[in-house]
Amino acid sequence: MQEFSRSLPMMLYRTLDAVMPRFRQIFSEFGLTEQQWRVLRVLWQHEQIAFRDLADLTLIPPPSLVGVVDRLTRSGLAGRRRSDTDRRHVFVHATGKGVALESQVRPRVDKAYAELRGSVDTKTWNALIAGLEQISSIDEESEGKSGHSRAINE
Amino acid sequence: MQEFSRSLPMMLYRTLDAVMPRFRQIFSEFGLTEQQWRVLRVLWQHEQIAFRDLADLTLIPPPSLVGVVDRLTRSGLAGRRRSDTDRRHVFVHATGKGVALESQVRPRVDKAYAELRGSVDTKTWNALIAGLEQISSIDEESEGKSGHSRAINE
DNA sequence: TGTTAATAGTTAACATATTAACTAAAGTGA
DNA sequence: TCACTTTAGTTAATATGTTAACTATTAACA
Repeated sequence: MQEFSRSLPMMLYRTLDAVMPRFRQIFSEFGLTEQQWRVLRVLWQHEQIAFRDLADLTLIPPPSLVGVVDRLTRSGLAGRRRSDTDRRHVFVHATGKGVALESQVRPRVDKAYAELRGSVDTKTWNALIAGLEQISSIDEESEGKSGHSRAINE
Repeated sequence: MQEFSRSLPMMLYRTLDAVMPRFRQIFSEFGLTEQQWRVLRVLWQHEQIAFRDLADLTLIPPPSLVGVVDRLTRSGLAGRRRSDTDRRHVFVHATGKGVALESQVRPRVDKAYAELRGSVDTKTWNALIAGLEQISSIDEESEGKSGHSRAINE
């Protein structure tokens, strides 16, 4: 049992369970879900971004992202635009309201993240990030699951 | 952007995205979902286990676990029993069919896990697990979110 | 140029996550 | 013993994850 409990997947899930609640608490104060935050977090740094690239950067699978963007649109925080050159492409962008939200939410989230970061010594933290980096890039090209290798800008 | 992409939560999600598909592939070959596997994985080591303890060990939130156990029951792999001493408690157990499944699935999963484990050097792996261990136990008692501290046996 | 293959986004079907509320059963104390 | 509180499991409402299929559009090519 110990073995299962300490397996990498279970440790990853357990860590997320320990870390995310504090952030979700903040998101909810602004009427945002975790995924909506992730989308906005990316939109704040791109005038507009292709749907697929947005999915890659947020790690939200396309089918789920459709709904997330729909709800952000209903909330007046984001919008869609069809590409003129290739009408298959859809570009997503933040509205004025969506952009304005950054100065309200970011400070809170950044602070919480800093506290989290501060609760662990630098050496352990760096080793952790390095380990995650290494494992997450193992089958970067072998599989084709979600290992997209497309351009990220425009 | 780099910053967000390399944040701890995003790295955790990215790692899970890289690691889990290979296991889900195996689960699906036996008609199991990831969560159903987790439940069975625990049931294989307990004659019976209290619902809440099962939720804790599988990291599946109780409301979700209700459905998972329901579906395992329909599949004839698990079952429920009401406690006689305290009728609020429900004990979950694996059926003969559920128990029999272990010898079919475990080898496949264990092999995949061994390959994953083997793809990273021991030092990096240990540092990774240690880091996850440390962070996941930060607010072990401060919060009361999902930080249950009940007995695990019976 | 008409046909076929590939892409981008979406829809569909089902399972799970998240949070709040709710029910039944014990436990507590006046 | 009765009202109040706590506990265990469940239900409800909404959002998301997962996989497959589907539509529109574009690219490739005989």
